[in-house]
Amino acid sequence: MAKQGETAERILAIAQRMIQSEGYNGFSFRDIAAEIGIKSASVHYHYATKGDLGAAVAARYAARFVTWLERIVTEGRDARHRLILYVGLFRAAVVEDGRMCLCGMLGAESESLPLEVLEEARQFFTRNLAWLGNVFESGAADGTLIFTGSSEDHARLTLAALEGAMVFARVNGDPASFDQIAETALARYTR
Amino acid sequence: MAKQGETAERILAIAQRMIQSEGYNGFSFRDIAAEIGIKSASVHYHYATKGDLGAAVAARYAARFVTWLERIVTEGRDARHRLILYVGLFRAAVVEDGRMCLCGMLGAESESLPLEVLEEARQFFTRNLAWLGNVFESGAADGTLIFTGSSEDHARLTLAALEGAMVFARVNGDPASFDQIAETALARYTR
DNA sequence: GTCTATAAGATGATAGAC
DNA sequence: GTCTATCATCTTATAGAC
Repeated sequence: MAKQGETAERILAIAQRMIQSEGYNGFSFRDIAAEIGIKSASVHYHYATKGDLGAAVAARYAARFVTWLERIVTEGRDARHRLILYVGLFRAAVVEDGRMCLCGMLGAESESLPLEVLEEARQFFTRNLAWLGNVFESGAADGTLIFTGSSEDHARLTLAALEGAMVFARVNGDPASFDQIAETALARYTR
Repeated sequence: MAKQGETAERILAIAQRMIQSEGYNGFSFRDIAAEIGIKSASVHYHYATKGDLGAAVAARYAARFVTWLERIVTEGRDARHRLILYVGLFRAAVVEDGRMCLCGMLGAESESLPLEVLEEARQFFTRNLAWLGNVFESGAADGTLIFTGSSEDHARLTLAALEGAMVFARVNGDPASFDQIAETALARYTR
């Protein structure tokens, strides 16, 4: 969590975008270098191996996500409102930028990932499910989210639907289908 | 749809498994050749380019899926039963073999795919959503599936949840989470 | 149908100069 | 921090012999 240099930061941002667009196996150090206007050897100076870079990207993504989650806890009026804001995090990636969730992409590619990258993706899901589980639990308590069964189960179902919805939106080049799925998923919890 | 030679068939099967495991960008003609015990030039004899091979794999997968869907229509006692059998198709891939849905993987990788491959993945989703939409429609009619909103919306939501559930199961190496998500999703449709 | 041989380029990574 | 140079290897793909 130390402060990052200017170039190291740009590398992370570009690598993240490329993984979200083409997948972990779909980008190279040369691609990144070309976009910045440096050579691939310079990228290796900042991140020794591709596994190191991938793990750093995933860790940064997960950490930022945690920050956003904390903000939602502050801003969300009630559990239902928090859930809506949560959906907005995913919506931003796919609808505004046409990208997958970074960890959804990495999750699909699990088997071809270096272990250190996979481990970061795992933590993303673990943390998100814990947070979402709390939202459903407080939703059951404050009456803004109606469901039967455990809050953990509905946290899983909701996150799975969001990840799947991003795949849909991309394969059809139709961001609106993400919104449609998200709305149908949320509608089930009111009334 | 002409009859395939022995080797051509093996190539398709191996390529499919590799795409489901490592992704389209995670396998090479050499990988396939090595597993069969031939040279990569021989793979090129059967499928001139990687795009050709990828499109053939996706087309075969989608065609087989259609066959399975037809069988479900025959075997399914009612709409709810058909939906349960449908979930079983996805379950088989992830729980028994630890693989992604082929088209879920391709959908995530959309942006780095040759157009002919993407097009086949698209058709898979289109056909599945049409079929699932019919299931929900008849479920509303025969009373075995209870929901508010359109059958198309619930078809989308269900398929999205299944695709997402496969990502979960793989990232955690925990097939049981697929079952948990699928059950939670189905439970919502029986009152 | 499969092979050898080969091309032409990409890839992850390193050594050492500036 | 960035460069040049280089490496060994992999990748998709083709030509032509068997």
